[in-house]
Amino acid sequence: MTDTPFRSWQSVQKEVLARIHSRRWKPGDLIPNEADLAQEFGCARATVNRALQNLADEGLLDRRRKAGTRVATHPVRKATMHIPVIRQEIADKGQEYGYELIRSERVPPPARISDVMESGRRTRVQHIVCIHTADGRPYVLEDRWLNPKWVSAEDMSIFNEISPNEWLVTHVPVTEGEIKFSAMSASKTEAELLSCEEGEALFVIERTTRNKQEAITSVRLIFCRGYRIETTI
Amino acid sequence: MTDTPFRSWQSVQKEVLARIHSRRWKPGDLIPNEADLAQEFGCARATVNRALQNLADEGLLDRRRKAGTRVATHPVRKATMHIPVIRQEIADKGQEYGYELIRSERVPPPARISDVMESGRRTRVQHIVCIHTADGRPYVLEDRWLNPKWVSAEDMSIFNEISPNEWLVTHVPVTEGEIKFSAMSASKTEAELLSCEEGEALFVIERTTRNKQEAITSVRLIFCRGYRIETTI
DNA sequence: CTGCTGCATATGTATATACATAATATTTGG
DNA sequence: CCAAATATTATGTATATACATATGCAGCAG
Repeated sequence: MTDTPFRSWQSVQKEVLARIHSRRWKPGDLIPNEADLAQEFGCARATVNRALQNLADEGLLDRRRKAGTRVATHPVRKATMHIPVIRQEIADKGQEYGYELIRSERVPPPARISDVMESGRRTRVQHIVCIHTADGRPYVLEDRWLNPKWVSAEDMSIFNEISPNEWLVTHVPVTEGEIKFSAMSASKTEAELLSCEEGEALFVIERTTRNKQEAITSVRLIFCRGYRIETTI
Repeated sequence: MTDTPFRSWQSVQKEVLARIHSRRWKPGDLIPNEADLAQEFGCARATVNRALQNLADEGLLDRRRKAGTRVATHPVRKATMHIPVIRQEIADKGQEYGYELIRSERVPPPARISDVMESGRRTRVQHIVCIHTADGRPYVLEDRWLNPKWVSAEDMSIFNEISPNEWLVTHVPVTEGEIKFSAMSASKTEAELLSCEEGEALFVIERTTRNKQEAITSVRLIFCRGYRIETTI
């Protein structure tokens, strides 16, 4: 029993975590209800609620009304990945960021793109290819399809100077989207642009963003060899 | 102006999101303070606080005491990925899960492992290789190093039946760890075990879990070709 | 024995109030 | 005029209270 009262929801959370880690409360176990814990910890139920709710958000607890709160049986289900803002990621490593526009043209999209854009295959879509470098070395190849409805022809010229990603975040509203992580073998052109061997395994992030169902842009980021993304749990 | 009062923090959050998406509040903009919003929405400040705090957690708002709340300039910074519990992931797709232990032996670890385990290179570590199948086809190759301190010799025999992952989550306390996503080319043995071509690009998840600094296990999951992990934002 | 109904209970949330904390803005002392 | 002390302000959090909502479970009707 703890006789010192817990003054903050963080301290309550810490104590709950300690009990899980010490296996006093094991995966699958039902833990005492909020009211009891509040009494034991000498704080208000709202404080316990805040602590437990937060742990549930992180996937460490499972909570259901009436059924109570249980220690999650599969605690490591979620991981919050920080999607890199490329310029910043490179700057953070103390390297010099560089950007080069390789191609920008309005062309009929491949099926893969017209499907997500929900535009016919005849409607031309802006296709932009550019590369981000770190200390002059290729870092990531950006292959982007952009719905022209969201970017005027005049705006397009800005991509000679700044990357579409940076411009888009501050100029178009995004409501939803998907992100996919995968691996692919470098094609001949990709290998050339990223200065790696053809067929080499590269890490890929694909992202489609929409505004109320309508696709704004779909981008494939092909990273240089050895790139990886990581997080702590 | 809205005359209907907002009754829940979710509805407040929705309204705030709508204002961000409609660009009434643009990235970088300072939004009204909690007290003013509470009055406008006809609810308590605590309700507005809950809504805004939640949006800040998701990375859509930046909040600082005294300075106020701003719309984040780089809104898509975080993505919560659901790390698959393999058996379940396969079952969810309606496929039949299979498991096979390929190797389990206590051997001196390679440098890569003794480093994270912080055990000398002489201390033997349990090395387990196993494969998970979906409808009989190789799905993911699990290559795991396990600190013997956390698993007794008798326990090891259980891995003939169930995968180390499933056993560990319910039997060993985890306090922290890292997850890395990357890509690699299949080696000859990997290609054989996963029935793919040698050199093919495969998606890899590496995970090290610890209990108070001390490494419990370090695992590399090498997925079959074409595998990808995705999430919505 | 089966299926429906309703009660008990645990979490979910809204509210007013009060105070804590961080950080900017202002005033004051040198 | 600059720097240190102080006031102001926005968010952060704790509390008691009240009610909402989901749902497990017991008891009842068929």
